[in-house]
Amino acid sequence: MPTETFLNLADEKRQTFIETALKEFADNNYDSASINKIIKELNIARGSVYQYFTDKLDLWLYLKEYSEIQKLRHIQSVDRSKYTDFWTYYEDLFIKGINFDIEKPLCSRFLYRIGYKESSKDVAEYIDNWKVTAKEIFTVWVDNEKNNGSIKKTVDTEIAVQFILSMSSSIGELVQTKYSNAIENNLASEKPLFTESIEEYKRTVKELVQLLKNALK
Amino acid sequence: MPTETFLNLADEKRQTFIETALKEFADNNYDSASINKIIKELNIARGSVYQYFTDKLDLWLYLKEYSEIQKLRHIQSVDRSKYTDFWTYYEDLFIKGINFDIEKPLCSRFLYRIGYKESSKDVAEYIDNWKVTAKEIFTVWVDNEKNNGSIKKTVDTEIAVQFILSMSSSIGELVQTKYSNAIENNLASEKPLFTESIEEYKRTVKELVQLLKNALK
Amino acid sequence: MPTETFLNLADEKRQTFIETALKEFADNNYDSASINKIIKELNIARGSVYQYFTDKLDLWLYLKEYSEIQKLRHIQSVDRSKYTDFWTYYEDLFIKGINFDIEKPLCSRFLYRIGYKESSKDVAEYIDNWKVTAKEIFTVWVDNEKNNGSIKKTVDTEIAVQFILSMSSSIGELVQTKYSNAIENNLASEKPLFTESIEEYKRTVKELVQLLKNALK
Amino acid sequence: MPTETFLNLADEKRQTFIETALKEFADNNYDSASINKIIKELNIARGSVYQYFTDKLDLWLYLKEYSEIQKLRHIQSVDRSKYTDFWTYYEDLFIKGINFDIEKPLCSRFLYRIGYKESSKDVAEYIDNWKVTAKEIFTVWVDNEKNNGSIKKTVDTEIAVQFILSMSSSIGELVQTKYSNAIENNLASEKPLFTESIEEYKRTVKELVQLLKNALK
DNA sequence: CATGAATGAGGCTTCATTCAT
DNA sequence: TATGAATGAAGCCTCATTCAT
Repeated sequence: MPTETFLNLADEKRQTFIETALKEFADNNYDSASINKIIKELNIARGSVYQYFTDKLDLWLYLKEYSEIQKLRHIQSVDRSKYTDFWTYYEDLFIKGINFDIEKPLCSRFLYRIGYKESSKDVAEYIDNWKVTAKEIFTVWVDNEKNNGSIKKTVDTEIAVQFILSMSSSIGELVQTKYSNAIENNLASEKPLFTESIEEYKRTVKELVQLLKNALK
Repeated sequence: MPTETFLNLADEKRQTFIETALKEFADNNYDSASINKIIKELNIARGSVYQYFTDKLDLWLYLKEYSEIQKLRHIQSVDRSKYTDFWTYYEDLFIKGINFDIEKPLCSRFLYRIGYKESSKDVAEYIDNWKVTAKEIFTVWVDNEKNNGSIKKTVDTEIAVQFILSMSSSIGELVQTKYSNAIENNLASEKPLFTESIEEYKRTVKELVQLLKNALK
Repeated sequence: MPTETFLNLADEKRQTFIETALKEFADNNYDSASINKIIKELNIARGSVYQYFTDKLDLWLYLKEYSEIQKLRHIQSVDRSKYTDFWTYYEDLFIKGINFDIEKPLCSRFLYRIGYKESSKDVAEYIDNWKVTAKEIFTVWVDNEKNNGSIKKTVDTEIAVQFILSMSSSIGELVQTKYSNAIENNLASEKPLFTESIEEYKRTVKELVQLLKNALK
Repeated sequence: MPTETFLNLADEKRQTFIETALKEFADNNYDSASINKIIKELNIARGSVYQYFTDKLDLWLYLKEYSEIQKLRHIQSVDRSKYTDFWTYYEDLFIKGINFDIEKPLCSRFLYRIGYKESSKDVAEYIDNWKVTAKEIFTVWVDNEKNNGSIKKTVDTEIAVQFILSMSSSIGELVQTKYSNAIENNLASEKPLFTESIEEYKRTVKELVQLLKNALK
């Protein structure tokens, strides 16, 4: 976790540091990400990084926690108890996710990498397998829905869960790839970053969830 | 692509080389994979690698092509023209995929990494194309099925394709993770590598495809 | 030498600083000793060190002088003029040395390092002089004793001096190693630090001096 | 231990490497010795060192073994069984030691550092406490001599051993410091390296041993 | 054709010291 | 006077690649 030195940094400087480091770690595997590149980009001294963090791993862990907090802020506004229907809840989670991706694209890409692409041994132990957790949550829920009748009883629970997990990953990836491209294109063409496409993505998500629903009904 | 020197190598030597290199690249990102380690493992001269291949990238590209060819050999036995029903064809593709994973686990893991985990800039331009290709193939096919009536016309083609792609990824990952574990466990416990679990995986695949079918029908 | 700032420090703070710095320099070579670690241990500002001392060397020199003064305070209670016999005087010096080692173990260990283990070029010019000084003192004294008859005249003075110096070093080392272990063991076992072993050491010193006497008589 | 690469090096190159590395490690503590300085002195590439040795420790261990072998070659010509008198044997060991110091001054200084000055934690476990071994050997021998009558029975064996050990250290140090200076002076003044002083040292050693004998008789 | 020594860029990290606040 | 952020040199080590033999 960062030193006091880092936390005491002027807000702007600290933020610039975070963004630059996030970009490096979002674009590269843990092993390939280079502290050298970060300091060159930031134009700061080599030693500064080590006044902020004890080492590369410490920096990575901080960025992970930072990103997860950012994501939580977006996600937690979706209050499960307000939904009578799981599917709508599930759908809204993704739509919030899209907002997160739009507003904090670096965090989003970094977390995406951690969740799907990271394979360095140095961080392996810190990649808490969200898939395992998600599986447990979904299993409970699928059983529920079977009783409700919104999922038919002949479907094997484990397989249904696997099915839903697939879709979840997939929707995440969809946003990451398609959407990042869109943002980059818009950036390049100096158009406003977020155009009508958000609506398009929301529609896509809804239809995919609808298919999921069909499949299991 | 490899030099003649490499192709003229004694079969066994060439094969050992391939396996060792594959293992290194299957276990590590392109950047992290180390030619150093390969030559130490093989106990060959440093220079040999550069007499077989022009550089690291060249070696990687060869391994990629080699693995793809191995995979094709397994897959192409599934002859589309023999199937009246696409879903059955699709299902059989995955079942063949499982066989491939069992018989050529290094190739399989290497290709899996390329498809899902690789992110080095050095190889960026050589990967990811399969999703584009697959998309094109599935688009043609979804339109077909819509005419056949096995996919309902109200579903947006692009979304249906996305849906199928998700499931395809997912099934691939399923085999990689669950199955690799099984293999490793069996290895460790000195049991025969492939046990009854194959049948279990086949069943899982079939059910997942069935769900896909339901969703789109 | 330290700045006024340092000397004006509250007694306790100054003392804590000295002890912590002493510990670092007693445990590590000059080069390996780290100001970093000292300030972390003390929880003080990096800059403070440089407001107390001009640089690392200055700090080291101060600690050296400080330790030497501490040692002198112990040693000078042994008043040469009160002894008619040099050997008894010599013996008592060591016995006082043991007291010093017990009461100021950090100073003692630091001085021991300086005398026997230090080899950094940065401090080379400040050490080793004690052997030269000691040699001069012993030379005068050996000549004296030759006249007294307590050292036989056929012994080469230089060699006799060398012989006495050896024994001096050796007794010092004896205390450092054997005694430090005892202290540490006692610390670990929560026994009182100084047990009957002091008497044992005194006895050892006396016997060694006796041998010295025999040798030269 | 060194790689084949190192062992296959041209004799002269390998020897130059050893000498340069020995000099660095003889002049500096393990921590302070710098591979950087070695490669600059040798004008070789940074990476070469790591083709010869796995790391700094590996290099140090090799130099240690190398030096010990060199020393053994000198020492083992002194065959204990040919001596009826231990003191003569003991004396000759030191005289051989002087020869070693003259012929392999770097090895000698390096071993001296290991034996007396080294305090890095990285190598602590490899500094086999020769003092412990020596103590055991001397204890056996002192008991013997007591029976022979060449050491009087009233002397405490442990103390006698301590006494002899001191002298052993001391003679070693004597050679190291006095002699090194002489060599360096001679080097500087382009005189022949080894002058009449050898005889002087031999005489010194003999007289010191004589004192030792007196002390214990 | 195989060998394996040489290369040097680049990686992470530690450190003593400076200096603006 | 105290603070603590900034600095950059130097340390060890790994790597892909080259090239003389």
